[in-house]
Amino acid sequence: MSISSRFAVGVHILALLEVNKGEQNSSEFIAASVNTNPALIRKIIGMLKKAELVKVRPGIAGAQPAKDLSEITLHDVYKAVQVVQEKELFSIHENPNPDCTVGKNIQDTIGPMFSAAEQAMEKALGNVTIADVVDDILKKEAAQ
Amino acid sequence: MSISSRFAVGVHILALLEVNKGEQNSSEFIAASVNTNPALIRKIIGMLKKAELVKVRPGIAGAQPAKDLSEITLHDVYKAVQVVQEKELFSIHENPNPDCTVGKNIQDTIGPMFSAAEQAMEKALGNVTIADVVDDILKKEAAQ
DNA sequence: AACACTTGTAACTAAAATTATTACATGTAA
DNA sequence: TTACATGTAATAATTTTAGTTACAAGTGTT
Repeated sequence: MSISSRFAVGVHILALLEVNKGEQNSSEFIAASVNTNPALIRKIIGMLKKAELVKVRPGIAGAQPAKDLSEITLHDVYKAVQVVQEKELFSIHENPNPDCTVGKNIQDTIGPMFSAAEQAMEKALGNVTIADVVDDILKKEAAQ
Repeated sequence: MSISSRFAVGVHILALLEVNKGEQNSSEFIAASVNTNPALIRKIIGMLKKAELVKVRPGIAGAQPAKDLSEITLHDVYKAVQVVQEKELFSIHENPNPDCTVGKNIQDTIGPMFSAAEQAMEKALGNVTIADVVDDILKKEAAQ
């Protein structure tokens, strides 16, 4: 199965804050760009806020990035929106037979192997920043 | 969310074929080791068969690896059991607003970035073989 | 102070996917 | 033919995601 689009939406939100930085980026405005519900946007922004990636205040319309976008990586967003719990990208079947050599040891054996693959993926996400995303969006826009 | 345990079960099955190679590895026997249903095991073995990783024949009990286990990587199993469609590890929200600069371009921008991370993960899986898994299981077993 | 507007959250619904289970047709061999 | 195994479809149960509604709480203007 796929990783929740909450991650993609989180990236969308941060990119939008930059591209549309002159305006008031209310949850309703952002929801219109993402094409979803304002409540969902507020929920995701709340997660980004907890991870100290954006600044928002109750009652005041709009959100702002909490730091320079070249210092926020896709990995930061990925962690912030908690689409996957730590070391749980791959699920491993529970309760294999403890009376079987394979059943007894399989979890401890493949756990670290799966984690290594997960970390490789996360490392790749760490190589891209929101600034890169914004640059690419603007480049594509200019080419039209 | 997590990637289906079908992947972990696929690895379990292949490891079991080696560790228990003297015996008849019927779907019922394997199911007892994995602790699940024989029908599920047959379904997964069917996928491994289609990927030419195991040999099975209708009516005849037991399955065998189709090649040397040092030549079957976790990546092969991952692809065989189709837990994730090609380039779809990360889902991207559909129908963003085409009248918005970000909405119009976000999919094309983050798609390749997400794919790169996905490929990094798959590459890591390609570095480990079922033979490595079996070695580790036997090492852990001997240490007890 | 009243009003309009916004964020923060909880609760609920709907839709989708995974896993488990049942059933049975098909194939093999004694 | 009998016993047993695989192949596969259909269904149910569980879990998760995404979408929606509702409303309390915060802010600023008039």
